[in-house]
Amino acid sequence: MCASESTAEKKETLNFIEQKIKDDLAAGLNGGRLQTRFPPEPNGYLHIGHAKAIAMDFGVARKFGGVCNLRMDDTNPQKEDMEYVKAIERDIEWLGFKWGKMVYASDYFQELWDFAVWCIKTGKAYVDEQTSEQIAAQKGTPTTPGTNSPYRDRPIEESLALFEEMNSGNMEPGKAILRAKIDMASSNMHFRDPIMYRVLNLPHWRTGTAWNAYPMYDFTHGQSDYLEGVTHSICTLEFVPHRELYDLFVDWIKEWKGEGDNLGDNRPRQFEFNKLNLNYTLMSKRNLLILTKEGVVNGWDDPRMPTICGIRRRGYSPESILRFIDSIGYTTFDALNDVKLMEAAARADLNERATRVSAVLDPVKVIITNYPEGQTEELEVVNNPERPEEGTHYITFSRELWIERDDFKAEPDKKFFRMCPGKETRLKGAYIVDCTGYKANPVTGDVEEIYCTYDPDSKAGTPGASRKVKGTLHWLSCAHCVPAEVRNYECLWTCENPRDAIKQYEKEHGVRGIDAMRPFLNPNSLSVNTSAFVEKWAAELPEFSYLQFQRIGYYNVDPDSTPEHPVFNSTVGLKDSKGK
RNA sequence: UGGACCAUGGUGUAAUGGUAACACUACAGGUUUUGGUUCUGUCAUUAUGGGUUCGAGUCCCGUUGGUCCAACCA
Repeated sequence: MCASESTAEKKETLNFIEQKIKDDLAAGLNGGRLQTRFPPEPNGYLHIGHAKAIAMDFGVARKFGGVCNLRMDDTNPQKEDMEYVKAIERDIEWLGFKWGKMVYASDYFQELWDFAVWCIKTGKAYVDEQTSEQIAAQKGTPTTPGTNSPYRDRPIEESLALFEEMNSGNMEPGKAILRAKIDMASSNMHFRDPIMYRVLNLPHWRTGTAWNAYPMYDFTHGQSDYLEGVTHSICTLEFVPHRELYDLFVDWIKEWKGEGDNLGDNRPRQFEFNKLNLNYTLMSKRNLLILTKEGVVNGWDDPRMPTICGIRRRGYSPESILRFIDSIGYTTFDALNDVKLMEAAARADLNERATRVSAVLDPVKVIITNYPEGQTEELEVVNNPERPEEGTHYITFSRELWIERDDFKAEPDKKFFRMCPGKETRLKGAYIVDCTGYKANPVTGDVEEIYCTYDPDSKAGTPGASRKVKGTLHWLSCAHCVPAEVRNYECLWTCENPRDAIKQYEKEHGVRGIDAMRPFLNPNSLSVNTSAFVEKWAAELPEFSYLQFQRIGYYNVDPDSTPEHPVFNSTVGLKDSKGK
């Protein structure tokens, strides 16, 4: 009894960040508060990699009773746009998360400016007037130390005046930058006098023309976290080298705020986890932008895109995405995840969620020769055998039916147990039929019509239906179904790691962007089938309905769909053990 | 060739110095009015060589392999 109880209570294992948060909370760090933030830059649509970060940032807040703010990291007006803000909000909400406050890095522009001025006054920062080339050359390399800028020790008043000028709108971009005075010989490249401010002279979509000089990421993120009250600033592994700088700027801003050393534990801390890599998938925003601009895909929400809106349109539920993310976990190992894991998560979720309907993608006609012409029957079929409470709907049966072309074989092999001459097959939810013959095109040999007789005593649900019949097929009444457009998808890429393949191709052939991508694009990533049929009931379902075309796969009602012209996207096929 | 980080089945994750566990994939079989679902079974000398220890996937040293860092991007 005791033993079975302890095994039944599966001990939930926390990932390393959750464990850290639990420990910090127990130790009373930051007054025992937990606050996180999800900080996207509004310069593109969120993708599945962001979903992993969202699940972490919002997930730990929910799990440990904290809050997670949504913060737009809008420090670079040349790349950002309001269009993306709404899309980001919508995607997060669709995934099922709620933020505490909606904030913007630009909310802190004034405070950041004042802080920067203090940095200059205390000798922590200086204005450098060299060209970017000169600065890059002085930076050194990872193996050789950098050298100091000739402007490094210029008078404070000079820097102060130039900093004002940087923001005046009268200075050309590139003429001057504000740098932190740290250590040009540091083994951490980010410590070699990092840039704090640059002049852009660009209006900002939120602050208008108030600013002409804008702060850099490193001079914004930790301070924003601090000013906002973030305790755990969680990001991906590529920011590990930034952590030391993050901590230093937090030290400085605490000093500026007079918070010094007396409140040593009151500060945001950065933690990093591995970002999501998927094989056969290209994730970077830059590259996704190229795909949309070049028309390789039909927009950000194309069902082949790894964007959240694309995956949604493909037919994934939020729960299936979260289930996938949960299954891959959070570590510090740079993993390349198999898309098969993502598809498995979709199948597991959709099996419980999807409404079963009949669709015939490659139709061939079956005539039930002993079924009276003009007669029809409304047969009741279950919506979801996994959830009987979801009820039933009706499908019409008649003398002339469509079945899948590959569900019939004139000359079957031993492993084939669907329809073939001289054998009984069950039509799911209807009758057992006996195939009596078929008509083939004399020239091509293609099967044009199949003839069957039905057993009137074998109607589904009656005792006569209970005899063993090996094959069960789905079907549609020719006169009672509607033509449908079915969009079938495959991976966009033909190679496991398109990012590396493209990089390699760029190097070898001296081309960039779309030209380096083309060799690796799958020409069959989208195939549109306009000769399919679905039952009428399915054609009238609302957009984004989760469906299973029985015996085929999971499909989703596309937003383009209308009852007159239904359109479906293939999400993922059913597991198929045919041909074993 | 500087620094930081990483390495457990085909893939991903767990094991917090004490019986290498789980999910997915693959394969074999049972059930089934979806060749789905479900159920059962099979698949690892923890990259590698040393060391510490009664005991090492875990700690230490070396080797090998991988990731990240030299944007006026985030």
